[in-house]
This record gives sequence, structure tokens and C-alpha cells, in this order.
Amino acid sequence: MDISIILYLIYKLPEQSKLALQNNVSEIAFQKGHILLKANKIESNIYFIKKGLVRAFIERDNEVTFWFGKEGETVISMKSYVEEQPGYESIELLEDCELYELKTENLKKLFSEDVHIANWGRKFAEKELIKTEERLISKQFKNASERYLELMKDHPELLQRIQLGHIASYLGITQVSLSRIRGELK
Amino acid sequence: MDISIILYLIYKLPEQSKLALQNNVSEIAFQKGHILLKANKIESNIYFIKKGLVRAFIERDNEVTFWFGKEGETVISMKSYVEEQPGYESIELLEDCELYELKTENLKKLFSEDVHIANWGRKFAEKELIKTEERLISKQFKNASERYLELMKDHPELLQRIQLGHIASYLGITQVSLSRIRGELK
DNA sequence: TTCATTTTTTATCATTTGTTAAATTTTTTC
DNA sequence: GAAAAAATTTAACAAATGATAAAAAATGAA
Repeated sequence: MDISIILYLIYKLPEQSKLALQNNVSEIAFQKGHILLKANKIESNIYFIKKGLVRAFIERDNEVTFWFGKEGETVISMKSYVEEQPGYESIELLEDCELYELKTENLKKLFSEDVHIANWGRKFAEKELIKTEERLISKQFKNASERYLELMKDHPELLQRIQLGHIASYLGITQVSLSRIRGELK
Repeated sequence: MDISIILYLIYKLPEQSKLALQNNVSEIAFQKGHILLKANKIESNIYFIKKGLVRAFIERDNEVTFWFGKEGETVISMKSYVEEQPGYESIELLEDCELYELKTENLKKLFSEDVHIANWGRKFAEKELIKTEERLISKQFKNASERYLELMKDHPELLQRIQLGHIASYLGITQVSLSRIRGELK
């Protein structure tokens, strides 16, 4: 997915602002397994996924996957980006990826200079917020089985591309529980 | 809490922008029990809490409280605000409240005109996003008992001000389970 | 292909949380 | 302050999910 489309899907920018933003973006590729962002570190870049698939995970006693990103999505350590503090998540590439890279330092400069880009940044945060809020509510209302069906309905392609251990973790259950749920659905 | 402080806690604005924003804010008071925002409705105002306490809840088969707002916090139907679509939550006043009211229509006009206010709006969404993300992660990592202890630690005053049925719902468990957890902690 | 490794499923038992109903405590109203 | 209403706790049993181990299936490397 081209960068101009990715930016547009967040918020339509006037031509000049769009170019100003795109001029700060460079292309880069990494292989499956690469760790793109590291936990407990202030990250200085954000990425847009041109092609491929990644996951965000947090490690404590166990490891929990809490986000998947595919083509068109933004890879970001939110805590680094918002508070300039070490983030809690690492990002691992689940497939070979082509990415667009943007230095947050440059982005923040553009935010202060260009009202359209500031509103683009606002829309980005707002849309991410809606998605996160919907997941929180889903978790509050639905049991594991219902959340699995919801994922199948909303993102069926992820089930083809991601191994079930990660899916289970994302759903907030163990892999064994997910297998049981899948078994019961047959 | 005064409006100037509330706005400042989100993002420091230059004097002129601050006044432009404050000029669109009016004061209003409602009694405990009042429904400030209604689910399935496109809401046209947002509110800042000067004094008092509110909850956001969603009704389906059962009713789930998923947010509490106290002095200094912003009351908003995020779906209305971001997507101009009917929101899923209602807001009920848990105490008599003094509020600052702001028409989203006016706010959006200011976003397009004033880069500082656009960045204020960006920061607002970003900070809400961090809070929501942290709750989602807490839900993924911790069991009900741990989440209760976390709430006691981070917001002890809420436990004094809010009845346990709402707290249990917020934690994602039944009131009976919460009582059991409290009993075991003694 | 064949063997080794990884992923997924199945089974068993333990723990957590839900459901329902009743008892107790607290708050509100008169 | 007494009665009524609302909120909280307790108890008993049911259902969902976790933990551990082992079996089966799928994938990858030589």
C-alpha cells in the first residue's frame, strides 16, 4: 500500500501538506523475526506498513501479544510517541515487511508548523483511540469464544497469517483454551 | 477545578489560543442521576468536570460501566466526536456536578483555524489513548483481584465515592465476585 | 522424501469467575 | 428512631478458563 494512500486513510491533507509529510518518509525493509521497536526504550521513529504483518507484545512473567498490524497500519510505541518515555511494547515482524519510516522528531516539527498536519496527527490519535476503546469494551462484554468469533468475522485473514499461540494471547486466553474453543465450534 | 487549569493539564496553549478556546466554554450544573450524554445519539457537546463524578456505561443484555470521570476530566462520546456517528455509551452523573460545556462544532472550527488548538486536540486524544491502552493491557495481564488492588492503589478515592456494583462492572466482574475478592483480602 | 522441530489438539484436574438466592448491613425516608 | 429500600456480603453450585502433560498434525531442513 502506497504511503499517499496510507496518509489519506487517516486524514485528507491539502497537496502541499501532504508533500511536506511525505518528504520526511523513507522506505526500508526487514525480514520476518526482526524486532522493529524495543520495549523499555524511547523510540525515535514510527513506521507505516507498506507490505507485511507485525505484532506488538509485552513481556513480564509471560508474554502477551496485544496488537497486530498489517498493510496500511501504523507501527508506533505510543508511550514513546506521546510521553517521550520508554514504551512497554516490542514490535516483532511476523512476515518479511516493507515499511515507510518517519522520524517522530520531524513529525513533531511539522505538527507545530502546519495546522493541517497537526489535524492529521489529531485524527490519527482519535482513530487509534476508537479502535482501542472498542477492544476494551469487547473484552468487557464478551467471553473468549465470542471474541474469537468476532475476530474471525472482522479480520478473517489474520487467522490465516498468524499462528494460534499469538491469536490466543491477543484474545487474552491460553493457546489450550483457544484450541478447546475451536474444537467446540466444529 | 478551573477551566484554565483543565485545559492546561492537557496541553499548554499560548494566551491568545487559550482565550479563544475558553470563550467557547460555558458553565452548567446538573444533579446526581442526570443523564448527560445518551447512547445511540450524535452528541454535540463535550464537557469538562469542574466538580463532581460521572460514569460512562453501555447497555445491552446487561449494563457495563467502563469509565469514571472526576474533577478535571473530559466527558465525551468518543464515537460522536471522532466519527460523527451515534455513540455507544451513556453518561450518568454519580454526584451533583458543575460542568464546563463546549460545542464540538465550535471546537472543530477552532481546530481548523488555530494550529495550537489543533495540537491541543491532538494531545487530548493521545493522552486518552494512552490511558485506554493501559487499561486494555491491565485487563490482558491481570486477574480481577489484581485489577482491584491496582484500582485501590491508583484511585483510592473512587472506592469511597462509587458504589461497589459500578466498581465491579468497571473491573469486568460481577458484584458478587468483587465482594468475594474483598472478603479474601481481609 | 525423511527426520527433526514447531505448532496445534486433546485430556485431566485445579482455579477463577458466574449465577442464583438468601442473609446482613447501610442508607434513605417518613 | 423505625420502617422501607438499597447496597453489600455470604453460600452453594455451575461454567469458563488455566496449567500441565502427552499425542497428533503441520512445517521446515537436509
